[in-house]
Amino acid sequence: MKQEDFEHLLRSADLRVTRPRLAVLRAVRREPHADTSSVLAAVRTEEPTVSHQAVYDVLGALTDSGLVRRIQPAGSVARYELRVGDNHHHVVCRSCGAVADVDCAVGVRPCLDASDTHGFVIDEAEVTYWGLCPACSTSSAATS
Amino acid sequence: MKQEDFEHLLRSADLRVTRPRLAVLRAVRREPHADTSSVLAAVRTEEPTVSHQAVYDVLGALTDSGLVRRIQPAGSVARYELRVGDNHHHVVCRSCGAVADVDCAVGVRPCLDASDTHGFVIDEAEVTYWGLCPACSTSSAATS
DNA sequence: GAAAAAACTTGACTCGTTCAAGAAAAGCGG
DNA sequence: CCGCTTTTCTTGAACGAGTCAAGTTTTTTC
Repeated sequence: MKQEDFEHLLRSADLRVTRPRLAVLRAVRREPHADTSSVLAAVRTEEPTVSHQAVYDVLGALTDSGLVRRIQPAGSVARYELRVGDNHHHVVCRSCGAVADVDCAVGVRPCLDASDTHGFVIDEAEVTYWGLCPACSTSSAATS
Repeated sequence: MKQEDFEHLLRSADLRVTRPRLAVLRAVRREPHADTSSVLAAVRTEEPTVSHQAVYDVLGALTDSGLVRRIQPAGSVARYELRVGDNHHHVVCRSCGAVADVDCAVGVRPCLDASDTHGFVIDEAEVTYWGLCPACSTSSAATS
């Protein structure tokens, strides 16, 4: 995906094309599941004058228009990823907080049929797997 | 469940029985999915002198020992519930943040078989349904 | 190119949560 | 039942992700 594609992506979402927004999109592509401060740091490597507030605004705008996806596992700050619209899920390490993508084996829309929704109108089922990442599972096994 | 049961519950988890802990357990039973400040307020109706830090400590200890379950949907503060060990899930209102319990129709351990876990050792699959609660879905339909 | 609208910078601020030190209470052995 | 040890609680300060607000700059449109 080239520079131009991000421009089109922004325009198709009725968002103005600005240097901070392009830099944020590149940063999120470069570092999937990065948190806000990581995005800010990554953005500043190419656009040193971008404010932290701009990054918050941009990530909010991109999330609202569906260009990026915000995930926020319990105990973690907000993280962002470019991969949207494919209904994938995440596995989170209880020890170090690392996040990886997971495609659910059950199907495209896992568990979307809840048994009793108490009258809620459901539009998404989000699955978060909890466990230990390869590094943490081996190190904790060694200490026990 | 009586007062005595909470005492046994605490002792069986190797936790000392204290007035704040019993009050927190009663508060969480009274108000499922209450956040920390609601728990604090509920606790203080019966134990006015309990500090906010004590509530944080108690909720942390109870969560660590598995007596209560902490849930933290994206964009929400931490919430707590007594119902543990039955693998139920939650539906969260995007508009007002209301939470309700949901039993997944797929089975007891939904989606626990992820296709590719990248070497993670998974011990739990947490499902969060997103949508609109009855009140918010009717009011937003009226405004459109 | 000028005007209007949207986006960005700067800097202060909120609020849930955590940290730290000392006081109080629970549980254990005598 | 009483003192000792450990855990828990109180008090009060601090931290940090995220938000708010005012004014300036940039993008877009005509």
